[in-house]
Amino acid sequence: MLRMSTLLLRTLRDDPADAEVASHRLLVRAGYVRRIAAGVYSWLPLGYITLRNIERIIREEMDEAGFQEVHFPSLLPREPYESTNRWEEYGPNLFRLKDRRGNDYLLGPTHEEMFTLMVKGEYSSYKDLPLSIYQIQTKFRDEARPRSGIIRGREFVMKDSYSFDLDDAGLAVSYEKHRNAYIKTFERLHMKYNIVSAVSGAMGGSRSEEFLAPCPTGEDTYVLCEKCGYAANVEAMITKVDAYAGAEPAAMEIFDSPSTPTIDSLVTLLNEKFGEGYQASDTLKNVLLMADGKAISILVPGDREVDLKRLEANLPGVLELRLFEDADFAKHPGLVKGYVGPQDAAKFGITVYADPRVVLGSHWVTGANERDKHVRFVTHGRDFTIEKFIEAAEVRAGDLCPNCSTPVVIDRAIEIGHIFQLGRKYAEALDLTVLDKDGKSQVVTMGSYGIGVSRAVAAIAEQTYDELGLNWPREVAPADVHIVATGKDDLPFNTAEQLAKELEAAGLRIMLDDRRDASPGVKFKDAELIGIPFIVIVGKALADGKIELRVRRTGDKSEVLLESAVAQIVSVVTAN
RNA sequence: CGGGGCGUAGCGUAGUGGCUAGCGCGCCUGCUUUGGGAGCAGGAGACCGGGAGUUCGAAUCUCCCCGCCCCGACCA
Repeated sequence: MLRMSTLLLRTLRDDPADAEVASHRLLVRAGYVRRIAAGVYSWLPLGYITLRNIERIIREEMDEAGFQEVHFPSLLPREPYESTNRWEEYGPNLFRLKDRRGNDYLLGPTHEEMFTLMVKGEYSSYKDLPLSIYQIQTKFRDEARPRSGIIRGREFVMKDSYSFDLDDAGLAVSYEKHRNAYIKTFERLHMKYNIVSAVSGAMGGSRSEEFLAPCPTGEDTYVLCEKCGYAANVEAMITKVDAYAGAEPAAMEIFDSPSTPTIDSLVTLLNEKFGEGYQASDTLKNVLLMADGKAISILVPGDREVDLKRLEANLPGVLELRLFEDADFAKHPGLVKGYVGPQDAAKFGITVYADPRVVLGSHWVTGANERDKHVRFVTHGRDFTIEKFIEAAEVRAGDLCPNCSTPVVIDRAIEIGHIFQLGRKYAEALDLTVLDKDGKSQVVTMGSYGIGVSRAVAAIAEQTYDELGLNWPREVAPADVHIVATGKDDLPFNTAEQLAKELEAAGLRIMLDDRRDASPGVKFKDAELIGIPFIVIVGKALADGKIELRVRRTGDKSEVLLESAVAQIVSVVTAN
């Protein structure tokens, strides 16, 4: 039983000055966490109970799915991370340190290497697979900008699992099992979430999905179709296009277009010159970039920008991507800044990619590769060709859902889980192989699955808080029932004490406000701020032999006869 | 890492060159009070983020450093 009279807790009446987002503000005010450094937090009793409740739910669901829990140190030697090249690759986000002998160590930002090595150390036969193992562990990442309290910390608790399979079909099964376990877990946590397609990117692998908890303070933006439920990371959004249905375009026609380096100025000129209701989307923008030292051009309709993150996610294997600079133009004398067109790209040695909207057979107004000249009726397939289509144009609210053509919305969310098919990258780097049926050595294929545990505390707070304070789902809350005793004599306190014992015996977790020196107002405010889902008040109504039961979430209040209180409370609470 | 803001007691804050750094919450003592953050009286708690400088005199001005928050870049 938790007792307010002795609990290490001091609620704050004012919002802390350094907390902006609601979850951070309330978790500090309600005495759950305290900031120690940027992105580093201590957990007070209430907070730690809540965190452990979430851990327990996750653990139960992982065990239920047949995954085995293991545990690795946070303090790790350099070598394993050397063989996968991540000692370097992880860059400044890695906390590095030295022991007294000067040997390099790191604080684990993620544990792919250790999991892989653990399996390598024990297993060597296909008969041992499939295997899924997980841990709940503190991770360390020296983020450039920790933010939003415990939503993005530099030290945080994460559940990470890895699956090990002989082949892709097995990986698909393990992936699906994790996906289902995650669905069950987040349902139990009472979270609202969307499963969103993501781009697996440089990590390789074929499938990747994120569990995103919609929330205005979230730092991820994603695309959602409210009609069919299609959800995708902005990077993974698929552009819906129709085949070109117009007439065969006229031959290319070059025209003078002095001082029209921008799309706007070009559209104005087009309408003056040809009067045909030209729009920015009729022009073709040629965005020039350097990809690992190679010049590439991305063709997008003139009303769209190139989204560099999206481009990068869809250009696997490219390490350095940047926009053309003046020096790059100098190296490609055929290219005239502001007047570039794809017609001569092959001649200039430029690889051309195009947004899917630049469909085969469509015609465009674009640069003539001559100063002050543009050209119209430039037709894809006839006048230029591309290397391939690429999803690189910015995504906007109102773009069409690839499944059902409904305009999509763009929403914000907190990433609470991520599952993806890792493939063989780590198994290859660390030489994790097993012998198959035929006695041949096979590289194992892996999946990687994460849940942000400490982040979930904040995400749940964000999705449930109200103007009175925190407002937890029952399983997550630090207790089921918060009993408040008010009054000046012993009767309500003794009654509350007795009630607390009986409810506890009935299996409920109880917080008892047994403070004699606090006024009723203070106790009510504290109870609401702390956010335990049921509040029982033992006070004034005792005169009629009753207690009051309140439901924090709905604000419902009802009076219950003391004799039947235990049964009533248990039934209301467990029905929830 | 770029841009912006802030650093005064546990928390929230006032104080822009001049008395002993002020107030509210919280904390301690006593009395009163007990259904919506009670009242009165008394009290403890601050090297004003750190260092250097300017000045007769610095929380206040200057320089350097550190820390924190927000926007952006970044984020297996």
